[in-house]
Amino acid sequence: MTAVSRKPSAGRKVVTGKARRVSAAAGASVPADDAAEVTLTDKAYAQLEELITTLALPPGMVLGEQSLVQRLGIGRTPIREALQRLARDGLVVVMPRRGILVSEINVRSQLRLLETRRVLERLVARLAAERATRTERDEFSALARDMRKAAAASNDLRFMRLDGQFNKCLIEAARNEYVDRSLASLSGLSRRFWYQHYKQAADLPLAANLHADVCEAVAKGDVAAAEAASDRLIDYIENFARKTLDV
Amino acid sequence: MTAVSRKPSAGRKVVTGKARRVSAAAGASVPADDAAEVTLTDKAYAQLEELITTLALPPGMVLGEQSLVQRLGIGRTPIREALQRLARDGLVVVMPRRGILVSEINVRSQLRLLETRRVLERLVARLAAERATRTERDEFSALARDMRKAAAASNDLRFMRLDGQFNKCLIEAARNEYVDRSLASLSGLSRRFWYQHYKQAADLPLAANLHADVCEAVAKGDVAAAEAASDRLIDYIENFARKTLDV
DNA sequence: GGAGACCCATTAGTATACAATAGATATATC
DNA sequence: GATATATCTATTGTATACTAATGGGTCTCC
Repeated sequence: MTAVSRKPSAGRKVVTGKARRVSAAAGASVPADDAAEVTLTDKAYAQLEELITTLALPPGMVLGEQSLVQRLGIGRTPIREALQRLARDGLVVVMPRRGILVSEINVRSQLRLLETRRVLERLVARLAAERATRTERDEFSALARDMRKAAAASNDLRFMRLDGQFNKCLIEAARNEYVDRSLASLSGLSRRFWYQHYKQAADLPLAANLHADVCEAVAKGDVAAAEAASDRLIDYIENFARKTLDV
Repeated sequence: MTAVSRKPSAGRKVVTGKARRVSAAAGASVPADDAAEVTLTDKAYAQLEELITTLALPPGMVLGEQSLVQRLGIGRTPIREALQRLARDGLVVVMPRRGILVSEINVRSQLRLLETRRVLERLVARLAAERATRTERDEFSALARDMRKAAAASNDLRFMRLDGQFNKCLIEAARNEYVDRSLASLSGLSRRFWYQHYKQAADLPLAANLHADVCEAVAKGDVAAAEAASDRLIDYIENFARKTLDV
Protein backbone atom coordinates (compact mmCIF):
# COMPACT_ATOMS: atom_id res chain seq x y z
CA MET A 1 0.00 0.00 0.00
CA THR A 2 1.40 3.25 -1.06
CA ALA A 3 -0.47 4.68 1.87
CA VAL A 4 2.12 3.26 4.15
CA SER A 5 5.65 4.04 5.11
CA ARG A 6 6.87 6.70 2.83
CA LYS A 7 9.08 8.05 5.56
CA PRO A 8 9.93 11.70 5.04
CA SER A 9 13.28 11.98 3.36
CA ALA A 10 16.03 12.44 5.87
CA GLY A 11 17.46 15.40 4.04
CA ARG A 12 20.57 16.14 6.04
CA LYS A 13 23.16 13.90 4.51
CA VAL A 14 26.37 15.67 5.37
CA VAL A 15 28.94 12.95 5.73
CA THR A 16 30.43 13.67 9.09
CA GLY A 17 34.07 12.77 8.99
CA LYS A 18 33.84 10.58 12.03
CA ALA A 19 37.18 8.95 11.17
CA ARG A 20 38.98 11.96 12.56
CA ARG A 21 41.75 11.31 15.05
CA VAL A 22 41.55 7.59 14.49
CA SER A 23 45.05 6.20 14.70
CA ALA A 24 45.95 4.28 11.59
CA ALA A 25 46.83 1.35 13.80
CA ALA A 26 43.23 0.35 14.45
CA GLY A 27 42.71 -2.79 12.45
CA ALA A 28 39.04 -3.24 13.28
CA SER A 29 37.16 -1.45 10.52
CA VAL A 30 34.90 1.33 11.66
CA PRO A 31 31.48 -0.33 12.08
CA ALA A 32 29.65 1.72 9.51
CA ASP A 33 29.40 4.69 11.81
CA ASP A 34 27.76 6.69 9.04
CA ALA A 35 25.22 7.83 11.60
CA ALA A 36 24.87 10.80 9.28
CA GLU A 37 24.16 13.54 11.76
CA VAL A 38 20.91 12.51 13.39
CA THR A 39 19.85 15.36 15.61
CA LEU A 40 17.49 15.12 18.55
CA THR A 41 14.97 17.02 16.48
CA ASP A 42 15.07 14.22 13.91
CA LYS A 43 14.66 11.59 16.57
CA ALA A 44 11.80 13.46 18.19
CA TYR A 45 10.10 13.85 14.85
CA ALA A 46 10.50 10.18 14.02
CA GLN A 47 9.22 9.05 17.39
CA LEU A 48 6.26 11.41 17.44
CA GLU A 49 5.33 10.59 13.88
CA GLU A 50 5.38 6.94 14.82
CA LEU A 51 3.28 7.51 17.93
CA ILE A 52 0.73 9.49 15.99
CA THR A 53 0.47 7.38 12.86
CA THR A 54 0.14 4.22 14.91
CA LEU A 55 -2.58 5.91 16.95
CA ALA A 56 -0.73 5.55 20.25
CA LEU A 57 -1.44 9.25 20.47
CA PRO A 58 -5.04 9.16 19.32
CA PRO A 59 -6.72 11.84 17.19
CA GLY A 60 -8.38 14.48 19.30
CA MET A 61 -5.90 14.15 22.13
CA VAL A 62 -4.49 17.38 23.47
CA LEU A 63 -0.90 17.33 24.60
CA GLY A 64 1.45 19.76 26.21
CA GLU A 65 5.02 20.21 25.08
CA GLN A 66 6.08 19.42 28.61
CA SER A 67 4.46 16.01 28.63
CA LEU A 68 6.26 15.12 25.43
CA VAL A 69 9.54 16.34 26.87
CA GLN A 70 9.15 13.91 29.72
CA ARG A 71 7.80 11.12 27.57
CA LEU A 72 10.67 11.21 25.09
CA GLY A 73 13.36 12.44 27.47
CA ILE A 74 14.36 15.16 25.05
CA GLY A 75 14.55 18.90 25.66
CA ARG A 76 11.86 21.33 24.69
CA THR A 77 13.70 22.85 21.75
CA PRO A 78 13.92 19.67 19.66
CA ILE A 79 10.38 18.76 20.67
CA ARG A 80 9.10 22.12 19.50
CA GLU A 81 10.94 21.88 16.21
CA ALA A 82 9.59 18.40 15.63
CA LEU A 83 6.07 19.60 16.44
CA GLN A 84 6.33 22.34 13.88
CA ARG A 85 7.23 19.82 11.23
CA LEU A 86 4.35 17.63 12.32
CA ALA A 87 2.03 20.61 12.15
CA ARG A 88 3.17 21.24 8.62
CA ASP A 89 2.37 17.67 7.74
CA GLY A 90 -1.07 18.09 9.25
CA LEU A 91 -0.61 15.53 12.01
CA VAL A 92 -0.96 18.03 14.82
CA VAL A 93 -2.45 21.47 15.22
CA VAL A 94 -0.80 23.79 17.65
CA MET A 95 -3.27 25.94 19.50
CA PRO A 96 -1.39 28.95 20.80
CA ARG A 97 -1.18 28.85 24.55
CA ARG A 98 -3.71 26.03 24.70
CA GLY A 99 -1.85 22.92 23.73
CA ILE A 100 -1.07 20.58 20.89
CA LEU A 101 -4.03 18.87 19.30
CA VAL A 102 -3.49 15.57 17.52
CA SER A 103 -5.48 16.23 14.38
CA GLU A 104 -8.69 14.35 13.80
CA ILE A 105 -9.05 11.77 11.07
CA ASN A 106 -11.61 12.62 8.50
CA VAL A 107 -12.55 10.62 5.43
CA ARG A 108 -13.47 13.71 3.46
CA SER A 109 -10.08 15.29 3.93
CA GLN A 110 -8.46 11.95 3.23
CA LEU A 111 -10.20 11.97 -0.14
CA ARG A 112 -8.93 15.47 -0.81
CA LEU A 113 -5.48 14.29 0.14
CA LEU A 114 -5.82 11.48 -2.37
CA GLU A 115 -6.71 13.96 -5.10
CA THR A 116 -3.29 15.45 -4.57
CA ARG A 117 -1.50 12.17 -4.12
CA ARG A 118 -3.00 10.84 -7.31
CA VAL A 119 -1.30 13.36 -9.54
CA LEU A 120 1.97 13.17 -7.63
CA GLU A 121 2.08 9.37 -7.60
CA ARG A 122 1.27 9.31 -11.28
CA LEU A 123 4.12 11.72 -11.92
CA VAL A 124 6.52 9.62 -9.91
CA ALA A 125 5.49 6.47 -11.76
CA ARG A 126 5.98 8.19 -15.10
CA LEU A 127 9.37 9.64 -14.21
CA ALA A 128 10.56 6.34 -12.79
CA ALA A 129 9.50 4.52 -15.94
CA GLU A 130 11.41 7.08 -17.99
CA ARG A 131 14.53 7.38 -15.88
CA ALA A 132 15.22 4.14 -14.06
CA THR A 133 18.62 2.66 -14.73
CA ARG A 134 19.09 -0.93 -15.78
CA THR A 135 19.88 -1.91 -12.21
CA GLU A 136 16.82 -0.13 -10.90
CA ARG A 137 14.60 -1.85 -13.45
CA ASP A 138 15.87 -5.17 -12.24
CA GLU A 139 14.99 -4.17 -8.72
CA PHE A 140 11.47 -3.35 -9.81
CA SER A 141 11.17 -6.72 -11.49
CA ALA A 142 12.27 -8.40 -8.30
CA LEU A 143 9.87 -6.25 -6.29
CA ALA A 144 7.01 -7.22 -8.58
CA ARG A 145 7.81 -10.91 -8.11
CA ASP A 146 7.99 -10.55 -4.34
CA MET A 147 4.76 -8.57 -4.24
CA ARG A 148 2.91 -11.23 -6.15
CA LYS A 149 4.29 -13.91 -3.89
CA ALA A 150 3.21 -11.94 -0.82
CA ALA A 151 -0.21 -11.53 -2.43
CA ALA A 152 -0.55 -15.25 -3.08
CA ALA A 153 0.52 -16.05 0.47
CA SER A 154 -1.54 -13.27 2.03
CA ASN A 155 1.57 -12.32 3.93
CA ASP A 156 0.61 -8.93 5.35
CA LEU A 157 3.80 -8.08 7.14
CA ARG A 158 5.89 -8.99 4.11
CA PHE A 159 3.69 -6.77 1.98
CA MET A 160 4.08 -3.84 4.34
CA ARG A 161 7.84 -4.11 4.16
CA LEU A 162 7.79 -4.40 0.38
CA ASP A 163 5.57 -1.35 0.20
CA GLY A 164 8.18 0.66 2.01
CA GLN A 165 10.81 -0.50 -0.42
CA PHE A 166 8.45 0.20 -3.31
CA ASN A 167 8.06 3.84 -2.37
CA LYS A 168 11.74 4.28 -1.76
CA CYS A 169 12.72 2.80 -5.10
CA LEU A 170 10.10 4.75 -6.98
CA ILE A 171 11.21 8.04 -5.55
CA GLU A 172 14.85 7.30 -6.18
CA ALA A 173 14.24 6.29 -9.76
CA ALA A 174 12.09 9.36 -10.42
CA ARG A 175 15.02 11.64 -9.62
CA ASN A 176 12.94 14.63 -8.63
CA GLU A 177 13.50 15.99 -5.14
CA TYR A 178 10.44 18.22 -5.27
CA VAL A 179 7.85 15.56 -5.88
CA ASP A 180 9.68 13.58 -3.20
CA ARG A 181 9.24 16.34 -0.67
CA SER A 182 5.63 16.92 -1.57
CA LEU A 183 4.73 13.27 -1.24
CA ALA A 184 6.73 12.90 1.94
CA SER A 185 4.72 15.58 3.68
CA LEU A 186 1.51 13.84 2.66
CA SER A 187 2.65 10.44 3.81
CA GLY A 188 2.02 10.87 7.53
CA LEU A 189 -1.70 11.45 7.19
CA SER A 190 -1.95 8.63 4.66
CA ARG A 191 -0.16 6.19 6.89
CA ARG A 192 -2.27 7.04 9.88
CA PHE A 193 -5.49 6.55 7.97
CA TRP A 194 -4.20 3.23 6.72
CA TYR A 195 -3.21 2.03 10.16
CA GLN A 196 -6.58 2.95 11.53
CA HIS A 197 -8.65 1.12 8.98
CA TYR A 198 -6.69 -1.48 7.06
CA LYS A 199 -7.75 -4.38 9.25
CA GLN A 200 -11.40 -3.82 8.50
CA ALA A 201 -11.39 -2.59 4.96
CA ALA A 202 -8.21 -3.52 3.13
CA ASP A 203 -7.73 -6.24 0.57
CA LEU A 204 -4.00 -6.72 0.95
CA PRO A 205 -3.52 -9.27 -1.85
CA LEU A 206 -5.28 -6.97 -4.30
CA ALA A 207 -3.19 -4.06 -3.11
CA ALA A 208 -0.01 -6.08 -3.52
CA ASN A 209 -0.93 -7.05 -7.06
CA LEU A 210 -1.70 -3.44 -7.96
CA HIS A 211 1.71 -2.49 -6.65
CA ALA A 212 3.24 -5.25 -8.71
CA ASP A 213 1.56 -3.86 -11.81
CA VAL A 214 3.27 -0.53 -11.26
CA CYS A 215 6.61 -2.24 -10.71
CA GLU A 216 6.34 -4.21 -13.92
CA ALA A 217 5.38 -1.20 -15.99
CA VAL A 218 8.29 0.76 -14.56
CA ALA A 219 10.64 -2.16 -15.15
CA LYS A 220 9.57 -2.28 -18.78
CA GLY A 221 9.83 1.46 -19.15
CA ASP A 222 6.24 1.57 -20.33
CA VAL A 223 5.27 5.11 -19.36
CA ALA A 224 1.59 4.92 -20.22
CA ALA A 225 1.18 1.61 -18.43
CA ALA A 226 2.97 2.96 -15.37
CA GLU A 227 0.65 5.94 -15.17
CA ALA A 228 -2.39 3.75 -15.66
CA ALA A 229 -1.25 1.30 -13.01
CA SER A 230 -0.56 4.13 -10.58
CA ASP A 231 -4.05 5.46 -11.16
CA ARG A 232 -5.57 2.05 -10.56
CA LEU A 233 -3.65 1.85 -7.32
CA ILE A 234 -4.99 5.19 -6.17
CA ASP A 235 -8.46 4.13 -7.28
CA TYR A 236 -8.13 1.19 -4.97
CA ILE A 237 -6.95 3.35 -2.08
CA GLU A 238 -9.80 5.75 -2.71
CA ASN A 239 -12.28 2.90 -2.61
CA PHE A 240 -10.67 1.71 0.56
CA ALA A 241 -11.16 5.13 2.09
CA ARG A 242 -14.78 5.26 1.02
CA LYS A 243 -15.45 1.81 2.39
CA THR A 244 -14.51 3.01 5.85
CA LEU A 245 -17.61 5.17 5.80
CA ASP A 246 -19.82 2.09 5.86
CA VAL A 247 -17.91 -0.03 8.33
CA MET B 1 3.22 34.60 -13.78
CA THR B 2 2.37 31.76 -11.62
CA ALA B 3 6.03 31.72 -10.73
CA VAL B 4 5.49 34.73 -8.58
CA SER B 5 3.94 35.48 -5.27
CA ARG B 6 2.20 32.39 -4.10
CA LYS B 7 2.94 33.26 -0.53
CA PRO B 8 2.93 30.23 1.70
CA SER B 9 -0.42 29.91 3.34
CA ALA B 10 -0.46 31.55 6.71
CA GLY B 11 -1.80 28.46 8.38
CA ARG B 12 -2.40 29.65 11.90
CA LYS B 13 -5.80 31.20 11.65
CA VAL B 14 -7.00 30.98 15.20
CA VAL B 15 -9.25 33.96 15.59
CA THR B 16 -7.80 35.64 18.59
CA GLY B 17 -10.58 37.27 20.45
CA LYS B 18 -8.92 40.65 20.42
CA ALA B 19 -12.24 42.27 21.13
CA ARG B 20 -11.90 41.07 24.68
CA ARG B 21 -12.42 43.63 27.36
CA VAL B 22 -13.71 46.17 24.88
CA SER B 23 -16.48 48.10 26.54
CA ALA B 24 -19.63 48.07 24.52
CA ALA B 25 -19.62 51.84 24.66
CA ALA B 26 -16.88 52.24 22.09
CA GLY B 27 -18.62 53.52 18.98
CA ALA B 28 -15.55 53.57 16.79
CA SER B 29 -15.44 50.20 15.16
CA VAL B 30 -12.31 48.20 15.89
CA PRO B 31 -9.93 49.01 13.02
CA ALA B 32 -9.69 45.49 11.65
CA ASP B 33 -7.29 44.41 14.34
CA ASP B 34 -7.54 40.85 13.08
CA ALA B 35 -3.76 40.65 13.37
CA ALA B 36 -4.44 36.93 13.65
CA GLU B 37 -1.61 35.87 15.89
CA VAL B 38 1.48 36.76 13.92
CA THR B 39 4.42 35.32 15.80
CA LEU B 40 8.00 36.45 15.48
CA THR B 41 8.72 33.19 13.71
CA ASP B 42 6.20 34.15 11.06
CA LYS B 43 7.70 37.60 10.70
CA ALA B 44 11.21 36.20 10.49
CA TYR B 45 10.11 33.71 7.86
CA ALA B 46 8.37 36.37 5.81
CA GLN B 47 11.32 38.74 5.97
CA LEU B 48 13.91 36.10 5.18
CA GLU B 49 11.86 34.68 2.35
CA GLU B 50 11.60 38.16 0.92
CA LEU B 51 15.32 38.81 1.28
CA ILE B 52 16.17 35.54 -0.40
CA THR B 53 13.66 35.55 -3.21
CA THR B 54 14.53 39.12 -4.10
CA LEU B 55 18.20 38.15 -4.11
CA ALA B 56 19.14 40.63 -1.40
CA LEU B 57 20.69 37.55 0.17
CA PRO B 58 22.31 36.14 -2.96
CA PRO B 59 22.60 32.44 -3.74
CA GLY B 60 25.83 30.96 -2.48
CA MET B 61 26.05 33.32 0.46
CA VAL B 62 26.82 31.74 3.81
CA LEU B 63 25.17 33.25 6.84
CA GLY B 64 25.32 32.67 10.54
CA GLU B 65 22.24 32.56 12.68
CA GLN B 66 23.79 35.28 14.77
CA SER B 67 24.07 37.70 11.87
CA LEU B 68 20.40 37.19 11.08
CA VAL B 69 19.49 37.74 14.71
CA GLN B 70 21.19 41.13 14.56
CA ARG B 71 19.92 41.96 11.12
CA LEU B 72 16.28 41.32 11.93
CA GLY B 73 16.41 42.24 15.61
CA ILE B 74 14.71 39.00 16.54
CA GLY B 75 15.91 36.32 18.94
CA ARG B 76 17.61 33.15 17.88
CA THR B 77 14.67 30.84 18.49
CA PRO B 78 12.28 32.39 15.96
CA ILE B 79 15.17 32.80 13.50
CA ARG B 80 16.01 29.12 13.80
CA GLU B 81 12.42 28.07 13.34
CA ALA B 82 12.10 30.26 10.28
CA LEU B 83 15.32 28.85 8.87
CA GLN B 84 14.02 25.33 9.22
CA ARG B 85 10.96 26.23 7.23
CA LEU B 86 13.14 27.88 4.60
CA ALA B 87 15.33 24.79 4.48
CA ARG B 88 12.27 22.71 3.87
CA ASP B 89 11.32 24.96 1.00
CA GLY B 90 14.78 24.56 -0.44
CA LEU B 91 15.77 28.20 -0.10
CA VAL B 92 18.58 27.56 2.35
CA VAL B 93 20.70 24.60 3.33
CA VAL B 94 21.86 24.37 6.88
CA MET B 95 25.35 23.01 7.18
CA PRO B 96 25.72 21.69 10.70
CA ARG B 97 28.18 23.78 12.64
CA ARG B 98 29.28 25.58 9.50
CA GLY B 99 26.58 28.04 8.67
CA ILE B 100 23.50 28.63 6.60
CA LEU B 101 23.97 28.46 2.86
CA VAL B 102 21.57 30.36 0.64
CA SER B 103 20.89 27.68 -1.94
CA GLU B 104 22.22 28.10 -5.46
CA ILE B 105 19.94 28.69 -8.39
CA ASN B 106 20.10 26.00 -10.99
CA VAL B 107 18.11 25.77 -14.17
CA ARG B 108 18.11 22.00 -14.16
CA SER B 109 16.55 21.81 -10.73
CA GLN B 110 14.15 24.55 -11.74
CA LEU B 111 13.00 22.32 -14.57
CA ARG B 112 12.53 19.44 -12.16
CA LEU B 113 10.55 21.75 -9.95
CA LEU B 114 8.36 22.63 -12.90
CA GLU B 115 7.68 18.94 -13.54
CA THR B 116 6.09 18.86 -10.12
CA ARG B 117 4.38 22.19 -10.40
CA ARG B 118 2.88 21.21 -13.73
CA VAL B 119 0.80 18.40 -12.29
CA LEU B 120 -0.15 20.38 -9.21
CA GLU B 121 -1.14 23.50 -11.12
CA ARG B 122 -3.15 21.39 -13.53
CA LEU B 123 -4.93 19.81 -10.59
CA VAL B 124 -5.69 23.17 -9.07
CA ALA B 125 -7.04 24.47 -12.36
CA ARG B 126 -9.27 21.44 -12.76
CA LEU B 127 -10.59 21.56 -9.20
CA ALA B 128 -11.23 25.28 -9.42
CA ALA B 129 -13.14 24.83 -12.67
CA GLU B 130 -15.23 22.14 -11.00
CA ARG B 131 -15.81 23.78 -7.65
CA ALA B 132 -15.82 27.54 -8.01
CA THR B 133 -18.96 29.23 -6.76
CA ARG B 134 -20.89 31.68 -8.86
CA THR B 135 -19.20 34.58 -7.08
CA GLU B 136 -15.78 33.09 -7.62
CA ARG B 137 -16.44 32.58 -11.31
CA ASP B 138 -17.29 36.22 -11.61
CA GLU B 139 -14.01 37.07 -9.95
CA PHE B 140 -12.18 34.95 -12.47
CA SER B 141 -13.96 36.71 -15.29
CA ALA B 142 -12.90 40.04 -13.86
CA LEU B 143 -9.37 38.78 -13.39
CA ALA B 144 -9.24 37.65 -17.01
CA ARG B 145 -10.37 41.07 -18.18
CA ASP B 146 -7.79 42.84 -16.02
CA MET B 147 -5.05 40.48 -17.13
CA ARG B 148 -5.76 41.18 -20.78
CA LYS B 149 -5.80 44.89 -20.12
CA ALA B 150 -2.45 44.64 -18.34
CA ALA B 151 -1.13 42.62 -21.25
CA ALA B 152 -2.27 45.21 -23.79
CA ALA B 153 -0.74 48.01 -21.73
CA SER B 154 2.43 46.07 -20.90
CA ASN B 155 1.86 47.06 -17.33
CA ASP B 156 4.32 44.82 -15.48
CA LEU B 157 3.58 45.89 -11.96
CA ARG B 158 -0.13 45.53 -12.48
CA PHE B 159 0.43 42.06 -13.87
CA MET B 160 2.51 41.03 -10.87
CA ARG B 161 -0.25 42.07 -8.52
CA LEU B 162 -2.89 40.30 -10.56
CA ASP B 163 -0.76 37.18 -10.57
CA GLY B 164 -0.77 37.15 -6.81
CA GLN B 165 -4.53 37.45 -6.80
CA PHE B 166 -4.75 34.77 -9.47
CA ASN B 167 -2.95 32.22 -7.36
CA LYS B 168 -4.93 33.10 -4.28
CA CYS B 169 -8.27 32.77 -6.03
CA LEU B 170 -7.31 29.54 -7.74
CA ILE B 171 -6.25 27.90 -4.50
CA GLU B 172 -9.35 29.08 -2.71
CA ALA B 173 -11.66 27.84 -5.41
CA ALA B 174 -9.90 24.46 -5.60
CA ARG B 175 -10.77 23.75 -1.96
CA ASN B 176 -7.93 21.36 -1.33
CA GLU B 177 -5.57 22.23 1.48
CA TYR B 178 -3.03 19.61 0.49
CA VAL B 179 -2.36 20.81 -3.01
CA ASP B 180 -2.23 24.27 -1.49
CA ARG B 181 0.50 23.29 0.93
CA SER B 182 2.48 21.44 -1.71
CA LEU B 183 2.41 24.35 -4.10
CA ALA B 184 3.18 26.83 -1.37
CA SER B 185 6.41 25.09 -0.48
CA LEU B 186 7.43 25.16 -4.12
CA SER B 187 6.64 28.82 -4.56
CA GLY B 188 9.74 30.26 -2.94
CA LEU B 189 12.17 28.73 -5.38
CA SER B 190 9.91 29.61 -8.27
CA ARG B 191 9.62 33.20 -7.21
CA ARG B 192 13.35 33.57 -6.78
CA PHE B 193 14.08 32.18 -10.20
CA TRP B 194 11.53 34.51 -11.67
CA TYR B 195 12.94 37.58 -9.94
CA GLN B 196 16.40 36.71 -11.11
CA HIS B 197 15.59 36.35 -14.77
CA TYR B 198 12.30 37.93 -15.72
CA LYS B 199 13.81 41.17 -16.92
CA GLN B 200 15.91 39.42 -19.51
CA ALA B 201 13.75 36.55 -20.59
CA ALA B 202 10.10 37.11 -19.80
CA ASP B 203 7.34 38.08 -22.16
CA LEU B 204 4.95 39.59 -19.67
CA PRO B 205 2.07 40.29 -22.04
CA LEU B 206 2.14 36.70 -23.26
CA ALA B 207 2.25 35.48 -19.68
CA ALA B 208 -0.69 37.68 -18.77
CA ASN B 209 -2.74 36.35 -21.65
CA LEU B 210 -1.97 32.75 -20.71
CA HIS B 211 -3.15 33.52 -17.22
CA ALA B 212 -6.29 35.05 -18.63
CA ASP B 213 -6.95 31.85 -20.58
CA VAL B 214 -6.92 29.86 -17.37
CA CYS B 215 -9.22 32.37 -15.70
CA GLU B 216 -11.74 32.20 -18.49
CA ALA B 217 -11.78 28.43 -18.57
CA VAL B 218 -12.32 28.31 -14.83
CA ALA B 219 -15.02 30.95 -15.04
CA LYS B 220 -16.83 28.85 -17.63
CA GLY B 221 -16.33 25.68 -15.63
CA ASP B 222 -14.68 24.08 -18.64
CA VAL B 223 -12.49 21.50 -16.96
CA ALA B 224 -10.61 20.29 -20.02
CA ALA B 225 -9.92 23.82 -21.17
CA ALA B 226 -8.70 24.79 -17.73
CA GLU B 227 -6.24 21.93 -17.66
CA ALA B 228 -5.05 22.68 -21.17
CA ALA B 229 -4.61 26.36 -20.37
CA SER B 230 -2.71 25.53 -17.20
CA ASP B 231 -0.39 23.27 -19.19
CA ARG B 232 0.22 26.00 -21.75
CA LEU B 233 1.09 28.35 -18.93
CA ILE B 234 3.62 25.91 -17.52
CA ASP B 235 4.96 25.32 -21.03
CA TYR B 236 5.61 29.02 -21.22
CA ILE B 237 7.35 29.10 -17.85
CA GLU B 238 9.44 26.12 -18.84
CA ASN B 239 10.48 27.86 -22.02
CA PHE B 240 11.27 30.91 -19.98
CA ALA B 241 13.51 28.83 -17.76
CA ARG B 242 15.26 27.27 -20.73
CA LYS B 243 15.81 30.63 -22.33
CA THR B 244 17.87 31.74 -19.36
CA LEU B 245 20.47 29.17 -20.37
CA ASP B 246 21.27 31.18 -23.50
CA VAL B 247 21.15 34.67 -22.08
C1' DG C 1 60.69 26.38 3.70
C1' DG C 2 57.22 22.83 4.03
C1' DA C 3 54.34 19.52 6.37
C1' DG C 4 51.85 18.11 10.18
C1' DA C 5 49.83 18.39 14.87
C1' DC C 6 47.43 21.12 17.98
C1' DC C 7 44.65 24.89 19.74
C1' DC C 8 41.09 28.22 19.48
C1' DA C 9 37.37 30.92 17.61
C1' DT C 10 33.03 30.22 15.54
C1' DT C 11 28.89 27.82 14.73
C1' DA C 12 24.78 25.24 15.26
C1' DG C 13 22.49 21.92 18.63
C1' DT C 14 20.36 21.83 23.03
C1' DA C 15 18.54 23.17 27.53
C1' DT C 16 16.54 26.37 30.37
C1' DA C 17 14.95 30.72 32.12
C1' DC C 18 11.60 34.38 31.40
C1' DA C 19 7.32 36.69 29.42
C1' DA C 20 2.76 36.86 27.90
C1' DT C 21 -1.74 35.16 27.48
C1' DA C 22 -5.88 32.30 27.44
C1' DG C 23 -8.77 29.79 30.32
C1' DA C 24 -10.30 28.27 34.86
C1' DT C 25 -11.41 29.37 39.37
C1' DA C 26 -12.46 31.93 43.23
C1' DT C 27 -14.53 36.06 45.07
C1' DA C 28 -17.10 40.03 45.81
C1' DT C 29 -21.15 42.56 44.86
C1' DC C 30 -25.84 43.29 43.82
C1' DG D 1 -28.21 33.00 43.89
C1' DA D 2 -26.36 34.91 39.76
C1' DT D 3 -23.14 37.67 37.49
C1' DA D 4 -19.21 40.29 36.68
C1' DT D 5 -14.48 40.74 37.90
C1' DA D 6 -10.02 39.76 39.71
C1' DT D 7 -6.58 36.33 40.30
C1' DC D 8 -4.20 32.17 39.46
C1' DT D 9 -2.40 28.44 36.73
C1' DA D 10 -0.99 26.07 32.76
C1' DT D 11 0.69 26.66 28.26
C1' DT D 12 3.19 28.31 24.41
C1' DG D 13 6.25 32.21 22.62
C1' DT D 14 10.79 34.13 23.09
C1' DA D 15 15.49 35.00 24.67
C1' DT D 16 19.66 33.44 26.37
C1' DA D 17 23.11 30.45 28.39
C1' DC D 18 25.54 26.29 27.70
C1' DT D 19 27.71 22.32 24.90
C1' DA D 20 29.97 20.05 21.36
C1' DA D 21 31.98 19.87 17.07
C1' DT D 22 34.35 21.74 13.20
C1' DG D 23 37.54 24.16 10.35
C1' DG D 24 41.19 27.18 10.06
C1' DG D 25 45.16 29.35 11.85
C1' DT D 26 49.40 28.88 14.22
C1' DC D 27 53.20 26.86 15.98
C1' DT D 28 56.65 23.44 15.93
C1' DC D 29 59.60 20.15 14.07
C1' DC D 30 62.09 18.27 10.35
